[in-house]
Amino acid sequence: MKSRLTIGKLAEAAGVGVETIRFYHRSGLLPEPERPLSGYREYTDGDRRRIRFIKRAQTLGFNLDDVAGLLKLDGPQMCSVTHDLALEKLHVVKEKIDALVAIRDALQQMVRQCERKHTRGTCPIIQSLVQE
Amino acid sequence: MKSRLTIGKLAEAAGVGVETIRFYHRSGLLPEPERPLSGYREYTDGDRRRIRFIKRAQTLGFNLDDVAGLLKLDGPQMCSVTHDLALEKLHVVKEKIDALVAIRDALQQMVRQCERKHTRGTCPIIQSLVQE
DNA sequence: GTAATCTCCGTACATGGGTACGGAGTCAAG
DNA sequence: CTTGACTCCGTACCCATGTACGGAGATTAC
Repeated sequence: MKSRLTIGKLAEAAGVGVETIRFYHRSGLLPEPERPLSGYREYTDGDRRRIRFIKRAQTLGFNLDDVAGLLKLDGPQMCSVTHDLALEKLHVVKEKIDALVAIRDALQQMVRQCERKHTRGTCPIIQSLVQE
Repeated sequence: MKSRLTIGKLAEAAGVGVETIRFYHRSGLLPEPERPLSGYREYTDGDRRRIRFIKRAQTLGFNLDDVAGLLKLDGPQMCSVTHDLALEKLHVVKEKIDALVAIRDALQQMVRQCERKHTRGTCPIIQSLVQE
């Protein structure tokens, strides 16, 4: 599907605002497309996929700098050249998971404690945050 | 321990910056203390514990608005509110973990693929993020 | 053909969570 | 008593990630 998109159509298709797309151009995350007629930017479905990628990666806790790095991992000669970068990303992801698992366990314990014995004057969750 | 603390001592004891404490005053997270002599604020250990509470809650994914809410809820009947808030955070954290685990696996697979063979083509994680 | 909508551009503003600045007053060590 | 460190205050600024504004020109729908 080689649909030609104006910026508004692209924004709608990708689920972002028009201004966000312009912002991504300014930030170098999305290349400026051709402007054949009238100076209006003309996008392709690849641009839509690129924006979806950015948004997906963002929900995983990558910031836009990270995303720029991930986007450079793509391309034909990724293997030996960017292998180290990929490993580094893997390490970052693992650390994020560890941190989140610790948070999850702490929250889970607090919630369970709260459910078992919430009879006394103060909430166990508050108590656990207050101690030390 | 009735130690009287100046703002600098409190900041050090609580592991934050002086400006952060003033910021918490402005934000209503920490009440203004007495100023008996010379106009300098005089803090107690309770203030230190309150700041530790804020910082600990932040690491669990609560933002300062959440924390303000938590600080107001210290009563038996309010425990359910706290509980619900914690449960909601727990849910968000679990979702983030699931997403990151998927990414970790994809990255791991990509790295292994890179190491096994000098393959070309687009990176699997890009593909997995881009799908749809 | 006219009106509504879209796009262009640069720039300014928004938000969360702080940080930094600067001049004046105060406290504590030597 | 002097010197240096601390505190006061208001205000401005920082970063990341967008959002909004506003006037001029292009396109599309009826």
